[in-house]
Amino acid sequence: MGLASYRRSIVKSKRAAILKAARENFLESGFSRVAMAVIARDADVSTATLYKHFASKDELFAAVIREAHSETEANMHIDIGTTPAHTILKNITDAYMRQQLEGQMNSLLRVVIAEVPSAPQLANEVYEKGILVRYGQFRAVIDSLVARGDLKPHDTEISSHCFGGMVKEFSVWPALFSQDFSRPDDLDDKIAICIDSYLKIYQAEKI
Amino acid sequence: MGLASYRRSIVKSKRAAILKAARENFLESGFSRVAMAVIARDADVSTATLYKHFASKDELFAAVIREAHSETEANMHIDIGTTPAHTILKNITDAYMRQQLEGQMNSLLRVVIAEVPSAPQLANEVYEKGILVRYGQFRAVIDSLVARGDLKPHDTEISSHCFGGMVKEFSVWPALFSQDFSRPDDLDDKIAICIDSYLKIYQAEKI
Amino acid sequence: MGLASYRRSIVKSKRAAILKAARENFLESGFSRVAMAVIARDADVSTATLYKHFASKDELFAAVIREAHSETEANMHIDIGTTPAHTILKNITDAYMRQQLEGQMNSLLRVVIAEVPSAPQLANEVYEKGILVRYGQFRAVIDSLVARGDLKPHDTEISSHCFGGMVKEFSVWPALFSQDFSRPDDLDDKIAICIDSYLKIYQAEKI
Amino acid sequence: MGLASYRRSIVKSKRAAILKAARENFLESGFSRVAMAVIARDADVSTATLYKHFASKDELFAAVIREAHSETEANMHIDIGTTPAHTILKNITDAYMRQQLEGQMNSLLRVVIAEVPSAPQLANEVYEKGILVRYGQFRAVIDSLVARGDLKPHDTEISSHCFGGMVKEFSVWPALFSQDFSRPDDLDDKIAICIDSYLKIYQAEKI
DNA sequence: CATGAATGAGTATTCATTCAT
DNA sequence: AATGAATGAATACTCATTCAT
Repeated sequence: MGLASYRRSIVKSKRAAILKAARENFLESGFSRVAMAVIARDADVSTATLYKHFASKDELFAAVIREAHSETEANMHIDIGTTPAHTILKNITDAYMRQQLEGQMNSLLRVVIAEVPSAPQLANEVYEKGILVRYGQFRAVIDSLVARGDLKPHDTEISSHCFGGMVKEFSVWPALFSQDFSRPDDLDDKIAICIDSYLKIYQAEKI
Repeated sequence: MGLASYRRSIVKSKRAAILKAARENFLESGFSRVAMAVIARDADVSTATLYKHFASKDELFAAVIREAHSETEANMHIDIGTTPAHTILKNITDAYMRQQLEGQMNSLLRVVIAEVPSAPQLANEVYEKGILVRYGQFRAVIDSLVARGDLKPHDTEISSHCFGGMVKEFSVWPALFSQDFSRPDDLDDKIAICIDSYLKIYQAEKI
Repeated sequence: MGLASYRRSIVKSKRAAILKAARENFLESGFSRVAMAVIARDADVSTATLYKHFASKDELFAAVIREAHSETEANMHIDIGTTPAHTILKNITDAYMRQQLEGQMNSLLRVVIAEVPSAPQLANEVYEKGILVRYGQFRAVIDSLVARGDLKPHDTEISSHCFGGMVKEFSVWPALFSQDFSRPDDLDDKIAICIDSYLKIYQAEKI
Repeated sequence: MGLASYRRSIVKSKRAAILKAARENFLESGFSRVAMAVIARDADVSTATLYKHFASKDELFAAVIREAHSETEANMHIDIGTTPAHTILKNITDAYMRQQLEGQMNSLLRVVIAEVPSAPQLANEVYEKGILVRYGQFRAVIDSLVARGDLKPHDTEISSHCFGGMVKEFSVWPALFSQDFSRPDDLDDKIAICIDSYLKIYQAEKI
């Protein structure tokens, strides 16, 4: 039993090493330019072992993407409490920025987009279960603000996307076209303008 | 003389056939999954001829991208005249939509993004000379509207990007994750909301 | 342990088979006219395996040349004892002849010379570490003969080359221009004349 | 008629240009690494014209080699007069050196040797009609010296080769292994030693 | 269970030679 | 007679995947 669990932990750590090596390589070079042998070497396992864990390169890729997304799905259970709308929007946007820019989400998105022709269902999954789900969580927050009377009643499905579109324009879009994109100095200013704009449109009229 | 010009015309048509075949294949399958031999076959030339026209696969790719972009660069010299701001924004956005959705710009962007790790300068070129230039043209229109007094004076550099971000959220962003994305039925409604939002923020106060 | 050593032996034998096939083909047809696929087939391995062993055609070529040269480097540690000068020269020359004519050194030299424009450093290596080193060994023998009083003191650096030049004139030079060159019937007579000539020039005067 | 001869001269000059371009390229890079298209470009003709003049790359190569050799065949009609043997040997050797080192005979030999497997008859021709014929001319001179009583009667067939072997050892042999070989500073000293050695062996005894 | 050697099916690119004009 | 565009066959090299040990 001790032996069995020791073995299981070895297996798990190999799996983790493979995923890490694969992720790093995919992020660096994209899917097709990375050889399985390189991933195996970087993970310090044989190619045969690699194939024991992941039946194909495609599956390994999917696992990398799913793992990356699952890491970031959990952490958005916001209780709006009595925090002012402006602060809430700022906090949510800041959390998102951290994830996109410090985590390698932008690069990951690029890789997923690159593989749309060969792994359409995976890209779809990322979009639906990653991006849209996040929008759903954000929308829930907006709905709460409406309920609290901070914002006018309106189509929050659309307005959340409008807000997201503005924010991504400055933080994600340019990153798709350059591996070296890093947080611009004036990003906070731009974010502030996005938030102000949003509030200007949707803030409830003060009586 | 007749010979020379005859030859030139043949050469031109072959070049065009190659570009067309390459474009179709790249759009369909991405860069690395397309073999030069397939492009040659589709263009009805030998691989050797293909290489006479384009010295490498990379160069062919760059030519495809540049040609696609050059097709769309010319057509945005708008005289705002006395057209109302709302109509102008609608017209510009409609033109953009046609290009992105009917032309295959969205798919092309996907392919360019896919090649960021191996052709960073090309992606950069597309971003700077394609996307940013277009934003510049749009911004010029906005500036005119400000000058005309329709819009409040404001930082149009940022506001044009905010508008673009909102619009792309509904028309470009989802297309990056799916080859089959087609114009949603309610796209016009969403665009209308984007325009209204924009005007709500920046429209000059009526006296 | 058994596995590892088993594998090592397999690998060694494959490597040897590849080198043999490569050598035969290069000797037969020269470097550029031999396809890696042919070598692989002759060695009974796939091209991929071939490339596991030798990273490029150039490296394979270099390995073939180096192996051939290393085979012949060891065997020239002559103790002159009291053997007469004439016999010593005869023995050395005979050994050299065997190597050049029975081994395929002449053909190998041809191939190396052919690749001077594309592998200058390899040709240089063959010249400096193969040919010149051999001359050095020969010269050491000559020096001993001088020390022993059999030969006059003289510039043995040059005289050894003069002797070598004469001998090669009959045994190497014609072989460079014909793949079918084989030991001429009267070679021994010619060699004898070379030796006599050499001794006539440098033999110490009898008192 | 004037037109016809004009045309013929054009044709001739094109032929010459092709031969020149081919020669330069072959000398620089060897046979197989030179593309016919490059030769055509360097000669300022189309590939089709090139093929009008030379039916194949092999034939062009043969023509280059033959032309180079024919250039050097003519000029060795030496009247020994009363010139001393030593001077005669020096003059002949000097002429040979000029040809090998200043002309590009050494490089040409290398290229011919490289093509032995694919053009054996050409290499044979070079050896028999180039090298051996030259030895024959040299031998005739030696025979005259014997007849004049300067040298002992002996097998001049062999002795001429012995002399040639010594001389080539210092001037041709190293050049086969390096494209950059240039006349060594002490070449004249070495040649002098070769001549002295030769005379020491074969000079007639003074009475 | 883990290994790493082995492979077959590709891939981009080149080049001697031909042919329509 | 001259062109230069066109080609088919070849070539070095790669990689996802399998398998004997």
